[in-house]
Amino acid sequence: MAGPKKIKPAKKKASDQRVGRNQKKPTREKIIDAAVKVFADYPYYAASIRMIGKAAEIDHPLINYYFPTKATLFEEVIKHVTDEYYQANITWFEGLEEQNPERGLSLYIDRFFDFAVKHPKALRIVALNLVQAGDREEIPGYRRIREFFTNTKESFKNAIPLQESFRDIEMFTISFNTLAINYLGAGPHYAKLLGFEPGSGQYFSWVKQTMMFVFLPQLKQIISEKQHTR
Amino acid sequence: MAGPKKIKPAKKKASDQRVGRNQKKPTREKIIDAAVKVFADYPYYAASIRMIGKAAEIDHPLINYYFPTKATLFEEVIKHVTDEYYQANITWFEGLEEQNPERGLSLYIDRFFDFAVKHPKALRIVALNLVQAGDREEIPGYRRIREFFTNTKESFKNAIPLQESFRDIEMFTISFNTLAINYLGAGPHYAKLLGFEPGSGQYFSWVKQTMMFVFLPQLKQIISEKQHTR
DNA sequence: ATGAGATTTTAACGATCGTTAAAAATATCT
DNA sequence: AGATATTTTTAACGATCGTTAAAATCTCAT
Repeated sequence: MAGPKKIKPAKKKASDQRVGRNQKKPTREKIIDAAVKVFADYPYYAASIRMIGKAAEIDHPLINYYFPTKATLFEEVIKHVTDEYYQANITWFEGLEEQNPERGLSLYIDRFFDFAVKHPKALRIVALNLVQAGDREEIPGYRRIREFFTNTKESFKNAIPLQESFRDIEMFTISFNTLAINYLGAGPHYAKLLGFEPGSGQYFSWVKQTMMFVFLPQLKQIISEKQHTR
Repeated sequence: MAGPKKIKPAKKKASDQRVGRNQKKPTREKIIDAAVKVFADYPYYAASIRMIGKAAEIDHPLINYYFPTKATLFEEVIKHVTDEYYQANITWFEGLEEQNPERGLSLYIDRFFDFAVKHPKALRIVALNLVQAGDREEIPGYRRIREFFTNTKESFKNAIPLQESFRDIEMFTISFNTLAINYLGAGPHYAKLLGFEPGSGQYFSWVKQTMMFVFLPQLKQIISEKQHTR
């Protein structure tokens, strides 16, 4: 057959579902995890099915059994990491409106960083493919990356709902996310540039200070506009 | 021989130096120009010597006659486009201190944009390889990209000389250049995201407005610090 | 024009790429 | 246990990759 059986995939005995041991992970998950690793190291064209096979400790043609093409696997990877992001992102806004702008922004950034430390691959994959995502060429994963930006914009707009300064919010959130993707997705580059150890607390501290420095005045401005027009 | 004669490369009759016709360009230049094009479309690993050969309308092994390896050609390309940038960049600061912050920043951005429109490849090549430039792997071009960031930082520090708020200037200039590289180097991505035509005046106008929106308050802050501490 | 040296073309190398097909191994059900 | 369906392995395809070597062509001083 051309692919894995889809009719009863969860029929495995529940007792066998112990994913505690890394080895007992279903093949599909092993492939996704390995693909996340490889696509976090190389942009789409430079990453290879064979690298992913090696990382997953399986023979590489098995990948084509679960994912018909490299492009669909890539799309699945983008879906996987961006879904993780969305799920986390909506929680970062919780309880922010009770704070003043400075405390609120600080809290949001801390939550963002917490996610970035736990999922360092996500933003790096986006950063690695961001430029090419604007290309004519239609790899489905690229469309997903564009959607990712749209969604983060929408998510912000919904969390901080105000119609009047829509343009300001758009400028703010796109710039905020772009800088975050760069500083957190290309950490080693910027850390080296600044003379810090790539994953160090010093570096993260610089990034936070910088994000506060750049965006706090704008946030205050947006919020004051809100209060002015109400 | 292993490479082009280097002893008398300029011995060609001056009368033959008419580069007006695109065809009469020296092979080395044709290769560099084609390589700039290809490396502006694909990141280092995805770009190929054969693509560059096709773009230069020569047989691809001729490239190895002028450049021993793909890595050295890439380095030469980075050198080429960053040198163009440096040369332009130093002129953008001219006469800025006579303006108020808003006019000064606006002028600087206009000059930056003017360069970006005339040399759209430069920032795109940097943007395409920025993330991987932080990698352990030592492709000489990656080091050049890191140096590019260092140099833009230094250039700014020299043009606006003030010791006290060194950290603020570092945060400002790195963030400014990062956003500029994204918005101008990955233009099509952001234009699509915003619903604009990729190379349109509308898009550039959005970018300028955004850069002003984000960075004017910081610039004012830095300048006021300067006046406060003197 | 002839020979020397610089440049370009042609052919080919070993390696890796994504994908396919068939064989082998494993799991599932009667 | 034996038949059936699912998963994994093995082998190979055509294509492209960077690079090298040798042949062919071109340039130019003598």
